[in-house]
Amino acid sequence: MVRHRVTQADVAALAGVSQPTVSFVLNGSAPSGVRISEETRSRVLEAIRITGYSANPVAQRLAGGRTQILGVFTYEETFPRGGQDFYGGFLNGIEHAAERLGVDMLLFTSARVVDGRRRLTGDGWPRLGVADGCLLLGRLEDQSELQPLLDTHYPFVFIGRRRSEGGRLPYVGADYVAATARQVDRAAALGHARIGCLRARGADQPAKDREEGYLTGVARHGVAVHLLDADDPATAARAIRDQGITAVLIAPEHSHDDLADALASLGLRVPDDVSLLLLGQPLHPQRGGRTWSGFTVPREEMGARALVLLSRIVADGAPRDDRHQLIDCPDIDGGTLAAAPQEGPLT
Amino acid sequence: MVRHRVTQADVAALAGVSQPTVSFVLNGSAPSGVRISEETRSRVLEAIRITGYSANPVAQRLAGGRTQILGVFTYEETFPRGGQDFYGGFLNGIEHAAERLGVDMLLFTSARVVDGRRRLTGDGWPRLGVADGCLLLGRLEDQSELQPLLDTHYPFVFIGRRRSEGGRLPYVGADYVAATARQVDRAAALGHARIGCLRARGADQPAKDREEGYLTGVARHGVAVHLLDADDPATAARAIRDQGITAVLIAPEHSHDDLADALASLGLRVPDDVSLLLLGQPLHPQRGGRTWSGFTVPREEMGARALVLLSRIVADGAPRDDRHQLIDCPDIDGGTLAAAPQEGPLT
DNA sequence: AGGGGGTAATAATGCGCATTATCTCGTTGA
DNA sequence: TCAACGAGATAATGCGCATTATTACCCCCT
Repeated sequence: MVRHRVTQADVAALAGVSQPTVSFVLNGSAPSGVRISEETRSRVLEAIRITGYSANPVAQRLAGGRTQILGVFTYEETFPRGGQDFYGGFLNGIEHAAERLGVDMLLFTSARVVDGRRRLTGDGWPRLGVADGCLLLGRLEDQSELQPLLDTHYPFVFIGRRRSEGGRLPYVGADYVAATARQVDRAAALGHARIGCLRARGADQPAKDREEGYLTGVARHGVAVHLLDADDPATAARAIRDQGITAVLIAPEHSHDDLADALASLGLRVPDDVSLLLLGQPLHPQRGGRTWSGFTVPREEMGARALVLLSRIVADGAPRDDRHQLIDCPDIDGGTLAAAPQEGPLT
Repeated sequence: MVRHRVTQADVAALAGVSQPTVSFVLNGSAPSGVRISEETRSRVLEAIRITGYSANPVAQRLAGGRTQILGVFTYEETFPRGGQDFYGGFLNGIEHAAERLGVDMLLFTSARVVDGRRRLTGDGWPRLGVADGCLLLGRLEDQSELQPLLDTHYPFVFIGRRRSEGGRLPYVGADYVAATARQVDRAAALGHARIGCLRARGADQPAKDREEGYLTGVARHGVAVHLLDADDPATAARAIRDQGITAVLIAPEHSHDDLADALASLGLRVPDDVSLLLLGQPLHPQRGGRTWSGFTVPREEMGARALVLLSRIVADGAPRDDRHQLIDCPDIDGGTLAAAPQEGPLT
């Protein structure tokens, strides 16, 4: 027996009114000034209760309404393969926020993968329409992909700071600039005078922000700039030794374990000779039980805040001020930061 | 400028045909024997190419078609909170399968939570309609919740064996029976004669399956049954000592680390005096670097297989034989299984 | 020439809901 | 007493697509 779903028409019939009346009752009347008497309203509500009616989101959406579905689009693969779990934290936060908001989450896993990354354009993008709005995660390379979204005023929010498009792109990002500068503070406070930064090769926003934060920090303390560009740990370790650096900020793209090993093979101990500070949770799996100093990226909170922002944008457009949110990255007190070696400050 | 989305009507206009013709071309004609000439077909395809048309899944669904969206419903919370990541493995597998199948994943995070678990019934269930079908994960307590799905022939697949409803429920499960029996084999092969099983309190299917597997195993080797029901590790450890058990199968609900500690405090070493075999990956976080012997639950594969099965059920109903899939659980060669102590077999 | 039969396409309709335009009626003012 | 008015509800319509019913047309045969 295939039961027919309960529709507004069914409810209307039971209440002895028309289908639009039911719709009006549910939506608190339309902008065109339709009014429903209290008596009719309660009859309809009673009929809804009896029938157990609830709206069909598909039909709602087709008729221009909301589905209560928010989408998540990741430019890279969503779930961890080979141990690297880049999105996990974000998704946790998003999921919890979705629960609280009472919305469903749509993961756009169908988007065609071209050159190793997903595309919004092509036949991928019309599928976004199922959701009321969408979160965008990952490194977007091609700004033009956003054009359809901007043209149609499709609501979206980036996770991760986005400075392009004249500040029109809503985002929830981590404040890498402040957090990185703060790591310089920490090192300086412990007497370090030669503070290096092993930066990432990339030119994406987080990389730029970290570099900016580092430069801000060293300027604040009047210490020299030691930007390290080494591709392999051994080279980096040599540079650290040769330049007499005692504290190193490490971009998460690098393997800090390998660097520690390379330093060890040069006879440099961590943290006795060299302090290491991680600029965000490592992408590479942790080796050994050592806790690393530095800061952590508040991924869950970012995800949650982004979804909340998105839902507000969907609902009422959210004020411009709220459309750009930077979240602080908490420091981690680990075992790789120590006071500067005596030779350093004294020499 | 709010651009109008490209619809079939637009394509039709460009190709000089009617909207249904476009629909027919896209779907390879309807069952009612409508035919499209090769020439018209190519004109339409060309128009589709030019306009960049792609179907609106919402409209497709409303018109009784498919959305290419598959849902995931979890009875418990989906994402890890407090370190316990129960669904992670499944979701990874599901996600990879979704990518391969070219479908999107809808996570039903909106379902009202009652008594700590989500409900399909109530206003949650109509939302399923957005998806073509749905995976069900977790411990379902109330069979009656399934009734609407069964009534409407809504396609769904359980992850985890389900034996109720007269075998009508499609599932992809792990073969706990065989895997558990095999652990008994492993212990017996190493000379263990007193093989215990620290079972879970619950009466859910996995718990039953593990017990059945254990009983099968001990029967096969003609050794005695030692079912342990202890609630706390200390009690369990005492029972193991008192009964002279040399190998213990441990249900994943128990904390194996705590049990090892309790055994140690009784002077029993693992694996020298007592071998421990885990019946599935532990829910509790691993402590220390020790690798545990036992078997692992192939969560990723289960998730992937379940999604593939679901998509086949959606597409063509899938043969009955395929609707019940049991996947083997690979053994783990860890450090907690060793030959039986000399006293055991010799006494 | 007229009908049978097959092919190729269009017209019409519905999915469930939101929304605008329209209608009905009881009430009020002149 | 009659028109104007407004509250309260309905009719009508469209969203984009799938699908059935129907039409238009051409070829062949008697």
